[in-house]
Amino acid sequence: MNHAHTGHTPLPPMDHLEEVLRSSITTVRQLDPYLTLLIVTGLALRVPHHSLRFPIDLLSRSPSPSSLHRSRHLSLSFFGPHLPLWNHLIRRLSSSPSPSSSLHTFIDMLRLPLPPSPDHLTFPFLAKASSSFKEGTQIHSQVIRRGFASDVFVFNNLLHMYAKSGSLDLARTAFESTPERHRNEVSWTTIISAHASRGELELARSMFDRMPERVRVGCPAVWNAMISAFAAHGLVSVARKWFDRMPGRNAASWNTMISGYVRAGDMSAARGLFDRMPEDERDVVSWSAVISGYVSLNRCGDALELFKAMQVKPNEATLAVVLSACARLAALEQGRWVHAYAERNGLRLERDNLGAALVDMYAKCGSIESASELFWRRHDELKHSTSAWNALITGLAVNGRARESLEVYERMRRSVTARPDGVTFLGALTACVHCGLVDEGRACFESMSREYGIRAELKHYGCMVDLLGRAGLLEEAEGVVQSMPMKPDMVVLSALLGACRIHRDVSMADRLRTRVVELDPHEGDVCFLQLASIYASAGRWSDARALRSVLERQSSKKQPGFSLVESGGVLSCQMTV
DNA sequence: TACGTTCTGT
Repeated sequence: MNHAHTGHTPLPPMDHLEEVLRSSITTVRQLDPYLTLLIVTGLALRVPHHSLRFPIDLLSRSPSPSSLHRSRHLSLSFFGPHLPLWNHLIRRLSSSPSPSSSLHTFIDMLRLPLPPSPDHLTFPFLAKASSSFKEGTQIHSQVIRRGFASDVFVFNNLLHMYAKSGSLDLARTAFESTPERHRNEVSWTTIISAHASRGELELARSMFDRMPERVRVGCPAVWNAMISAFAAHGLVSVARKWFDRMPGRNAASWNTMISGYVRAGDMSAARGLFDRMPEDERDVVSWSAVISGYVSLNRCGDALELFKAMQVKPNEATLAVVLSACARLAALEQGRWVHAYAERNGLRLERDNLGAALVDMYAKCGSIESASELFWRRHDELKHSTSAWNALITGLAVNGRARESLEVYERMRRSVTARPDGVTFLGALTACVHCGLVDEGRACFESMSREYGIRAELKHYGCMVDLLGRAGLLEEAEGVVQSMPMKPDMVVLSALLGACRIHRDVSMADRLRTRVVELDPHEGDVCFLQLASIYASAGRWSDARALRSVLERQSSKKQPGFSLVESGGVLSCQMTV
């Protein structure tokens, strides 16, 4: 059969349809002609049911309303009473960008003229899709009405659903009113870890003690949950006792304990445990945990060294941490290597902020060109990532390309794929400060709360004060300080004092003095010096002297400190008092 | 015709 003259895509043999589709189609757009063909010819009614699973898989990965509409059309027209297909769609939607459409699909199914009966596979997916208390109780009542309350898989998913939506009391009521023969180790782990991770350690502990022997010795997950919770609440030594006592330690147990030490900032204990961990059990999580521990203590060299010695394949999360080490060390070559590795191994830029970490690394290493090039070249993957946008906006702002930074910021505002957050506005405000763009800065600051409902933080106020002060708008800058809901810090006050000095506004400096006094002594010193210099240049010598003597008295009580100073590639040691 | 839940890292 020759379709060329009609302009139709030739249809593959029916029994190979799914195979052909899966191997040749990767985007929703490519799917369109096949979908149209299936629908308008009614062929969808004649193909084997499982052939409809592929279009569903593809459509449910896309968040667009038209994709949802298409999958709804497919299901309502062609699924009929075939439960496996409905379950498949409900499952895919439950972990899609729009989980609520999973519940809508369930309702669609029940409203069919001859509706299939939901089964033990339907409800776990619905529970996973549910996000609110109200939806949750509705699903629960359906479960009871249809007789699945004693199915342990369904039950566990209901527990998880309640715990996730914050209704821990309901989860616990359901748990306690269910006989032990309808519960298993997953039920125990779910309920105990939900309480433990909320800090209800006593309650978690008492439930742990009530567990049947078979769960206590046979389920490391429940031990791991307790260990994790102890460590998260500052009880790392208690966590360690449990770790030492537990039977059947698995990789997750070691990883939990290692991250417990990392969280407590105890890298020598973390590294010690990592070294003691059986080598063949060390997985990507173990390695990443220690590497990220080094980075969090700013021991970036150690982080990179361990990364080089890594014995398992790194994933997106690992590389994101390693890239932040590269950024801090300005290690561009290493960063490029990581980038190449990620490309070579098909790692996903949209996962675990890997894309944002790459953009940030390039920007912090001064290679803003590469940052920008990467962001736009991989825009399809990165346009959903607020932190990737932020990395570019901030990177451009601090690399002297403020105009471009603001263009990207405007473009992000117009985009429907990502929503600006506090960091976005900080980046845009930084750009405004660099360029002295007062009107743009005001508009930016204003729209942050008005359009996006984001509360300004200290740093945003700091930018505004800096921007206005440099432009000589001292009154307005002082107004910002007065309107701040929090106490101004050294950065804010010294920005304004700097402006006072340049514009010789001694009376404003006088007014700010009471604020400077409220600062911590260490931070206050900087501002006192600025004040003294303002008084001196205004000829108020006695005021200047008085301030300096206050400073000297304070500093005589302090221990001398040392700092390393790099100059011309040579490190020297400087004493500071 | 299908098939799943809990604990560990960023």
